Amino acid sequence: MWLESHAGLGPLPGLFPDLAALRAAPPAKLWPVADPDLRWLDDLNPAQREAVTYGEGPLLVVAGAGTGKTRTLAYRVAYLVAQGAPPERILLLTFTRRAAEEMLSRAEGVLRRAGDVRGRAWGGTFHATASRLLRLHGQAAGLSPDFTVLDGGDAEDLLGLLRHELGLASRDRRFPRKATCLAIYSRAVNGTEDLSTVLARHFPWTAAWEDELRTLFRAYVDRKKRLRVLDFDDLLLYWREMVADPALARELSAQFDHLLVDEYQDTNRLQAEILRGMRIGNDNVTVVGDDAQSIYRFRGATVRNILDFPREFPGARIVALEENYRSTMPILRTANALIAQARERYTKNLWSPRERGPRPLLVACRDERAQDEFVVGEVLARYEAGVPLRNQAVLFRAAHHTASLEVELARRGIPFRKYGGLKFVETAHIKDALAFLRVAENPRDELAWFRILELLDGVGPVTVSRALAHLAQHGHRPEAIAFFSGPSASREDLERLGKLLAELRGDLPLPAQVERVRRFYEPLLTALYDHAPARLRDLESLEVIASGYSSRRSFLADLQLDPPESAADLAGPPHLDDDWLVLSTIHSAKGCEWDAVYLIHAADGFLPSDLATGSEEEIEEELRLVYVALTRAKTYLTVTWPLRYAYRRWGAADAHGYAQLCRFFTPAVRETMEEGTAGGDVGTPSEGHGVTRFDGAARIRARWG
DNA sequence: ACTAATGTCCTTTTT
DNA sequence: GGACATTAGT
Repeated sequence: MWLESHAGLGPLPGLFPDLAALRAAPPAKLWPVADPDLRWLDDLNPAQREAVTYGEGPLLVVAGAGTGKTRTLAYRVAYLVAQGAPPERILLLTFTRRAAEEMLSRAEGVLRRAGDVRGRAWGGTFHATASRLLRLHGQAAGLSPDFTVLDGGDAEDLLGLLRHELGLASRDRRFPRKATCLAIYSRAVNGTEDLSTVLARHFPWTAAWEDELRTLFRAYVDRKKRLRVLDFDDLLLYWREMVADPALARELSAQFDHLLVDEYQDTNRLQAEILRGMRIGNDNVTVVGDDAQSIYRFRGATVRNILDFPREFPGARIVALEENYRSTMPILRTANALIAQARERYTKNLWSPRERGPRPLLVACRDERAQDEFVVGEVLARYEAGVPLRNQAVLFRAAHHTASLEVELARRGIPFRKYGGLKFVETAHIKDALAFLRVAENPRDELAWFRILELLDGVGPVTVSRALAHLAQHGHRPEAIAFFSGPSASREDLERLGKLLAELRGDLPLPAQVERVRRFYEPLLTALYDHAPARLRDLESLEVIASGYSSRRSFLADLQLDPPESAADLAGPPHLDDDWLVLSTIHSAKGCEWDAVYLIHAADGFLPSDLATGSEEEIEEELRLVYVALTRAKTYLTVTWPLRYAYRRWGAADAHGYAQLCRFFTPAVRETMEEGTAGGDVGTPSEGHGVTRFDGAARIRARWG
């Protein structure tokens, strides 16, 4: 399970069949829809129907943006069930649990319409599914079933702890930060690359620390084992270890008749290996993906998985979905022109029966403030023209790109919800509250102990270490914390904590457990954090969420692996009939669609991010990212970029520089768009071609009133 | 032993 | 503006 074990594998050797050539294979015969129970198949176009009704064996669906991929997968699940496959023997792997929910409920809807009511298929992310399978079968792989899962923050904290313990923190040259350490580790594990390759290719500035990093990672692996915790990567690693065992692989494979994988272009090598191992005995795998939308290379994803699929699963049928039902032709023309710059590409241009519609708008804004005002003006104009806020989305490369926009939205009283960036469970107070439950669940979870104990007066790292030793001496019974002799200021709290943990370990229903935690934690929270009322409300929401669960274990697993997207307190004031504007990172916008999309900060340095322009491959990924952003729009697409931006770095107060339009908007792309400026005289000598001026909001009304 | 204050370097995307 | 190491103060 250690890094060296997957060293030196490199990309798989061999010749890969060209996808385009494979696609030209003779079409499979369509199943006739004579059966009245299958009338619903008429909802589908020929390519979709071919994918849906494909029989046994491997199937690769290459589905361009907006071509009805979700619907196809949902119908396929419904079809398989209608053909007699027991739902609980179908496994649907998606990128988020929400995507799985969406598809499974749509499949259920289809079946219900046909009068077929049966159980639900298995569905979820690779990670969530791993967690479930490891609870069921992990003991065979030497895993204790009471393991807890570390989220990214916990994993970083553990690395930070070890980084300190190993004395790597104070050296003359600065050692990589804990977040960087985790990124390196994760990259090595997910890409199944060895450490020196990862360092050289993706983190060259840390290459001098290779030996120390290796020591750190070794300690990290050991410690996780001792604490009975798994990080996100371990979930996949242990799953892979399970299927590497022939007997276990057979057992796991036999549990499912069909496997379906969504967003296959964003899976990594590890996930491909797992998929292969889960299909011993039969080859019933459907994968759906679009190489033009691969945007998770940084997480080790490779398009190679799609390309290699026919080789991994010989005899695979390939079906391409090319008709777009989402966007108008003018939007697709821009998207097609943009993605035409990609070096490697297998999907064709998209076309849509929706011929008519406004051309996408490219707007040069005077500065960030003008951009904010322009976007808000457009959003409101469209809102008044009848497009609800929730059918409009502002997309951006990095979470912090919306800082000033959020202020403007709050000032104007426009409710919004932000996706990507900090999540509900990542806020300090929710993490604190969950730490109590984690300790009750897995008393060896030192990270949870650190969180809890450091809340107490007079307790710091040194005291926590003593407390942990004390606990170990008492058989890791968490209630033993009551008679740990800590600093006098914490005496009383320690006793109360011991009582609380004893209660949690009893047979209290989960919502009551959360309520006890809340009562213990409230005074600490109020003393320690600002915005206490908002945080207390979050704790109440946590109690509500808990009421949907019967077991603490599944509650914790779900919250760690698929947390609610956005914190309620990050949203604006909840009025306007529960309508809100969507702000989302492009990554989080994957799979979504909106009537109106605004892509902001389309300037080099922001998009592509200047941190992602180091190599050809990275730049290609940024191009695909822009492609994903553009293809989210159904009817209205607006791209903005600020010409002038203030330096955020420390230093001169009002220093500013001039931005350049995102490099992917070449003349060929701009030809498909309409251009304008916002915010008065922008004074750009270099970007002057074809720029016309207009007042954004008024113009919007005139165009689409 | 812990907390607050100060100085220095880096600043993405997510399960 | 945040993360993190170091230093000074309680």
